[in-house]
Amino acid sequence: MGTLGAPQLTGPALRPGQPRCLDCPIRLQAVCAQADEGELRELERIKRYRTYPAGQTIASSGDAPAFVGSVVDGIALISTLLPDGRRQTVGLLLPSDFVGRPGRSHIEYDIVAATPVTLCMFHKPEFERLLHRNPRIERRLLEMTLDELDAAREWMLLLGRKTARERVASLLLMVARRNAALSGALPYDGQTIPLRLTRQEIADYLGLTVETVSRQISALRREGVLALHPSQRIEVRSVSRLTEASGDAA
Amino acid sequence: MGTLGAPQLTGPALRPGQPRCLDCPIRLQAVCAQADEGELRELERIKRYRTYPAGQTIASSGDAPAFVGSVVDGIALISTLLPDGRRQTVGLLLPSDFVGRPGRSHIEYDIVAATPVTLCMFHKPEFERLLHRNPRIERRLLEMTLDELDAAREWMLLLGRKTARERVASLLLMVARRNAALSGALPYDGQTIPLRLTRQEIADYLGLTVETVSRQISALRREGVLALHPSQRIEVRSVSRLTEASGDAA
DNA sequence: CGTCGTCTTGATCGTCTTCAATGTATGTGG
DNA sequence: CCACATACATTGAAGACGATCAAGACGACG
Repeated sequence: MGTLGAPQLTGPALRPGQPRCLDCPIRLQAVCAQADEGELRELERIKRYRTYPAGQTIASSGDAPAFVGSVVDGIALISTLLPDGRRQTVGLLLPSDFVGRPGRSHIEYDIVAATPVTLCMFHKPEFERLLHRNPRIERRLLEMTLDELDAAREWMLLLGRKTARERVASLLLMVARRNAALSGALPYDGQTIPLRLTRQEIADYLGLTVETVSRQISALRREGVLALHPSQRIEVRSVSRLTEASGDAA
Repeated sequence: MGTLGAPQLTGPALRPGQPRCLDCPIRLQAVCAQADEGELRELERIKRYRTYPAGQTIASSGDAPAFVGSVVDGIALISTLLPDGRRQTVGLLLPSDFVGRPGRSHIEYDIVAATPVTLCMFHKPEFERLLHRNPRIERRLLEMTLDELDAAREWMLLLGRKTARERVASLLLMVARRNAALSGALPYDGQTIPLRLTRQEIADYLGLTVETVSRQISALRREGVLALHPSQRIEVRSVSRLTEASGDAA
């Protein structure tokens, strides 16, 4: 089910509607960031766009996906399960993040669209051949993997040592930071972040229960650190107090 | 302090005592695993051995190490701190693991020898040049980084969702597995693992306190799953019961 | 307007932490 | 060789934090 790149792609190659790489919103952050004109042409030739509605499984643990790709828009969750059903989300996939493992046939995690997701996908064997011919892209992939490793380790600190309050504050801060960074800014008081995740999804990422997440968000709201607006939008009223609550401050 | 590859190396190049790559115990697992004869000669030329006594800092957060390398013998811990002193270990470095980040100047973690550690080190700029010339080694490094990422995510599941008992059992199983794998075997009943870590070091890796670790190990001993022998050696009396206790079983 | 899913809030319970004391191993100087 | 110091490990008792169980509120949508 939901195999990355099963038969039903969004259409034939290079539909007129398919954006060109030079116009791509994630052009400067994604795996193709350092590609030169020739490499970009190669990528352009083998890429396909595909969209997934919120809730849809993009790939399941045990699958052997035929495609790899980049998140162009939306949020996907990488998660894993214990046999008795306890779930832990081990990574967020935000725009520009890479999906898939060149050199590996099977995946060990579930990847699920949390919001509508658009992927820019490459047929895996073709992409791997391209990697061999273009060390610059391979190096970019190593760099991105090292970033992911750092993110995973930061989250190990959160999961192993932070309190519930600190976890919630840390997540909001991380999303605020990444959102602000899209326009080259730092998080600021009054910034409003569209956190398009359910309480359950937040809980699974923070190693908590929905009830605890809800209580901690309520507490931060009562204290005036946050304000809650319709449709899951959260306003950060005080970045400094949120930072303090995250445990990362001095 | 403790900068990887500070002036005091163990001696001049290619001392007679320095093992040859072909005799190296980690030859088939390390970053040089797929190196051919020529690449091996290059590595041989730029490598230096260095040993660290137990407890010594190999590199500190914020350092810009001049060397990268492989663990030949011993155990080192990668850890990070919260400002108030809570510590979380985010990775174990066992023989064949790679230390350092090609392409990154600074490191974000503390790396400390938990036992006497021997590193096979390469001057970083030289190693990076070598990577550029030898895509096979670079690909091996990507592969090892992906393995590390998987290990980190497995640990996120442990830290986010497992009970104290499951965490302790999982750690012992992981070490037993890795130890057995050195001789190409699977863990077996009666296998004895020299877990040369203090209770504090175990606790920091599992996101627990020393007391809880001690209690859980005692419980597993009382139940006959483990037997404790002098000098921190732990005998696994029942792999299946330890697996069951780890939460990973069906 | 009613239904369903999600979110919030409350009350109770259990696990792990904290604080404290005791036990054990190793090494040192008298 | 033994008394003692030091570091690490174990065990116990009390307390705190988050989980669990349960009920109600809110919002989207037919």
